[in-house]
Amino acid sequence: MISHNIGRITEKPLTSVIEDYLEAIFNLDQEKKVVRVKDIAKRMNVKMPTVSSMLKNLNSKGLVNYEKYEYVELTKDGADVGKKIRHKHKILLKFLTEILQIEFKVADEEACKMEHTLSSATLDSLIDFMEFIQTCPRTGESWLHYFEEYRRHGRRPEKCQARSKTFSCEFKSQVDSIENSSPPGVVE
Amino acid sequence: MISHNIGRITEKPLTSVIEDYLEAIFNLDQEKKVVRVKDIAKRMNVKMPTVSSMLKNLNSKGLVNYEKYEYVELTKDGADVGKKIRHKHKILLKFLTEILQIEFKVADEEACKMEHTLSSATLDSLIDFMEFIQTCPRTGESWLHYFEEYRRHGRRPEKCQARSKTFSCEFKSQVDSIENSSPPGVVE
DNA sequence: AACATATGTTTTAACTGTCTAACAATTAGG
DNA sequence: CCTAATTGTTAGACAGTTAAAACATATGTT
Repeated sequence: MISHNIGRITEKPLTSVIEDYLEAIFNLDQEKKVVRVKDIAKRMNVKMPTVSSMLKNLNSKGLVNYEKYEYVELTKDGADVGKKIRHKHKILLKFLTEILQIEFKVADEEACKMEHTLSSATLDSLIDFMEFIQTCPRTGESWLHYFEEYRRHGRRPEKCQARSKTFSCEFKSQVDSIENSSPPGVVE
Repeated sequence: MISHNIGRITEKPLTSVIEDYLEAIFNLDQEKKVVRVKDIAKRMNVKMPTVSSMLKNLNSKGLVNYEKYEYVELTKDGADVGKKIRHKHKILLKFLTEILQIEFKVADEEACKMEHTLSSATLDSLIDFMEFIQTCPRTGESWLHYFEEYRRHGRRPEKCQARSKTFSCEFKSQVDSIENSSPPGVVE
């Protein structure tokens, strides 16, 4: 059945592979003067013919402007997608490294996979959550530090409770300083 | 007789689709007396021929014992994978619903996608993190309750800070009850 | 300009996961 | 026990993503 409405209505969701390419191109675009097939292949761990055929695909979807042997340029649509995915990637990476305290390299790989499965609604929740941890006087930096200890010394909630006094002092001084103004940091 | 160990060395990572089938079969196995092609098709939102060919695939990988027209049974290996994925699913679901406070149905769908990209190491971190929130005297139930408010009233850290006094009170009483069972100490 | 090297494309083919259509086995009811 | 409905399989097709091999273009060097 051939549709007459070529625009919005026909719109199918992009595959995660396509999203990956757009993110890669978006990043390369900011790193280099021009983006070439070779660069994309390297970044995506893929051979050049694969990039060639993907660019044809992206062209047909109006996500890049690409002519044989020329440089690769994202369209507005393509750049929007690339930027959105990169944003998700960064938030996830931050959560994995700063909150869950996972080693950067592992976290980066994981974020790369999760960025496609994370809905925008969940992303918003996650951002709120991280902001809340940072800004809530009950948690913040030192709380995360204790989580780090908790992780290191392996699953011992008793130890955490034994430190209540320390929490108390730190907490009071934190509240004091907050009550004398100082706006919170915001994620991304 | 085909050896398990031949697989070990050649061992390629399973696709996420295969993981999904194993999880589905594992769950069905606990819900019903016997698992049939039709059940799997329904659970996976897929047609029966797709299940047939997948079962052939799973058979060849030693993940199910299946003979035409018979019931489907997981091997030890298959059940292990199914169980592992279901576990990841449950943890993620818990995180999404209880921590990020996402609506069940959405969270369940999201968990379904993320369960394949979550490494075991990250899963462990996530479990630790959730445990820490529950057991640390600084956070726990009430802290999550405040996060809920924070979310509801939309991105307003100022509001959170305005409640510092409340936190302080709650926190103190929590500390007091803990202090009554532990010797006093001096802290920096 | 002529050649060599780097870069890019086309063609062909593989693999995974899905479907529809047609056929086959199993089971349930009269 | 025979037929009808249900369940399952096979065959063939297709969309996506990838790569190897062969070919084409661009770039740089002498």
